[in-house]
This record gives sequence, structure tokens and C-alpha cells, in this order.
Amino acid sequence: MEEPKIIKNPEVFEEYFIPTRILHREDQLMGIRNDLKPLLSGKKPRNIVLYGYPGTGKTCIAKYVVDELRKEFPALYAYVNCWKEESGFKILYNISKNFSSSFIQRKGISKDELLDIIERKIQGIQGIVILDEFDKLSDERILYDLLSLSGITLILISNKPNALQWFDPRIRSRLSSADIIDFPLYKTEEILDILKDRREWGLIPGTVTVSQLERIAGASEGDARKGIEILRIASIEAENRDLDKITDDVIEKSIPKVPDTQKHKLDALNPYQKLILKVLNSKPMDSGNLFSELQSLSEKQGLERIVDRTFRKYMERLVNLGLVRASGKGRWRKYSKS
DNA sequence: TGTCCACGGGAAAGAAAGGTGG
DNA sequence: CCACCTTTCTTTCCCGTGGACA
Repeated sequence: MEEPKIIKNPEVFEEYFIPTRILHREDQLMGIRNDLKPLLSGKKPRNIVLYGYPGTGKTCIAKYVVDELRKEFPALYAYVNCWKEESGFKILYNISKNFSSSFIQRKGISKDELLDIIERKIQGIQGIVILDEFDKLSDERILYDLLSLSGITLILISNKPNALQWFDPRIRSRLSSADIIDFPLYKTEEILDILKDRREWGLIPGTVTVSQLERIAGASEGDARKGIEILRIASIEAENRDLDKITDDVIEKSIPKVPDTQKHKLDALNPYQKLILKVLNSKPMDSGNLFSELQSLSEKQGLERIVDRTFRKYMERLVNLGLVRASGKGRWRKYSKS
């Protein structure tokens, strides 16, 4: 293979790549930092649950914060994807392997022994375990066992909004104090920023234009991973064709190669949710006014009235989709279009 | 200190989507 | 293809909570 013309650093586009700076996820970043902060003063941190659609930065940011923390504090660390390692044994095995510098015999070892190993390892030192896609966990006992070890802080990640509800009440009660952090879909401009960042680190200058990146960002449906993947495929394709820059044609061909992850969540808004957006388009509002506005508008359109709790669920959804911004807390929250 | 009122968890009811066997 | 059952998602009902404000 001769000199690359497009790609400077292919790692930048890999799934495991963690960027040196995180864009547009300040709240989530601070949230996780604060939850883990007690470690630095020898206290027990909060467990954390991260929710959000695919490609909203959950895994990336969790790893980023843990990396950052470990520069200051020597905590043990393990990342396990529960979808790949679905059995309880595999998960424990992976954790103990990550925690331990020495080799662990895989054969003839029981779950209990693995738990013992883990427990011994974290004596006097703390361990952080990221369980990605924890809703895929086949053996929920493991979660219970891990939660019983006081030296372990869990970061649980899922793209199902209420993944916890499936678990045993005992597990839920142990997680009741966990901090729940939501990751809304990225907006198109935010994905554009992320793509520009990756371009800078991963591609040779001048190989892709901003308007081309805009095209990719627009096709990403709020999923940063999808955007990055499109850029990666386009780069490789351009490289293969021996081009010295990425052409529009290559980009258009790359877009359909990346599967939809969001399943068109965005156009699946119901009439009420569309009305809410329309109202917020003109001016920001607090919840009470917005709700009564919605009621009278929907009456005019011949729609049934909805109950207030349903309205709040709609708002929650819209915020999660990143279509509405919520500022202020509790009952004094204000909603505005984002 | 009590009232006000949106918040949000959770259960129950209802609706839609997904199988399966005839 | 339809009838029926199961699973999953949505909406409603119920209710305890907590911060502002008087």
C-alpha cells in the first residue's frame, strides 16, 4: 500500500477511540465527574446509570471520565459489554482479568471464586466497572453480587429508557440512589462539530469540505456514531479509488451503507408533540401555560384532550430527543425550543 | 408552616405490533 | 389468510415529593 492520500489516522474513526475533548455533552460530563468525585477523598461514590439512544456519547463519555479520573487516582477499572459477554461468568471473568495484573486461570474456576478474586483486588483500593448494554445481562444475580461489594462503583449503560424496571426489586433498591443521566440525541450542528474534530485528527487536511460534513451530519439522525461511520466509509472508499479528496458522489454512496439506528424516531412524533413544538417555536414557556395552551389548541383541531401526566411524558420524550430544551429545575422548569 | 402545583415513579388499563397454528 | 395469543408500547390513574411563596 502506497502513501495514504485521505486518511491520516484510521484509529480516530474506530468505535473504541476516545477523543481528547468532548463536545456538547457538558452537563453529562459534569454529572459523571461529580458522582465519582467522592473517590478522591476516600468516600463511596454514587453508582451511575446512563440512558440514551445509540450514538449519543454514553460509552465514550463514561470511558473518558474514568480515564481522566485515573490520572489522579489509582482506581482499578474494567469495561464490559454485556451483549458480547452475556453470561455472568464471562462478565466476572473479564472484570477480574482487567483488575488483575497476573494471569487468571479460566478453567475450573467458579463464579464465587471470581468474586473472591475481585473482592481481594479492591481491598483498600477502589474499582470502577462500566457495564455497557446492561439490559442484555442474562444473569441479573451478577448485578446484585457486584452491588454488594462496597469497593466497586458501577456505571451502567443502556439505550432502553427504563431498563432498570426489569430487574429484581432487590437490585432496584440497591440502585435507587444511583444517579440517572440522560443523553439526548445530538443536534445536526453538534454532530457537525464532532465530525470537524474527527476530520482534524483523522484526515489529511483538505480532503473533505465543511459542506460535505454538513451533508453527513444531516444524514446522521442525531447519532454521532452513524455520522462518524459514514465519514469513515467514505474515506476508505475514496482511498480505494485512489482519489486525493472525498467526492460528493462517494459520500452519497456511503450514507445508505450505515444502518439506521434511530428507526426514524424523529418523524414518529404524534400530533400533540408536534403542537408542543409549534407553540414553543414562538416563545419559551413554563409547563403550566404550555399545557393549557396545548389543551385549547388540540381542542380546536378536534383532538381529544390529554391528561397532564401524559403531557409530562411527552415533554420528557421531546427533551430526550433533543428537540426541546429544559432549563431550571423541579416545578420551575422552563421549556424552550432548541 | 401550610398551600400550591408541577414533577415523576409506578401500577393498571388500553392499543398496537408480533407470532403461531390452523 | 384469518383468528387467537403474547409481547411491547402508550396512556391514564394514583400519589408522594419538594421548592416557592405568603
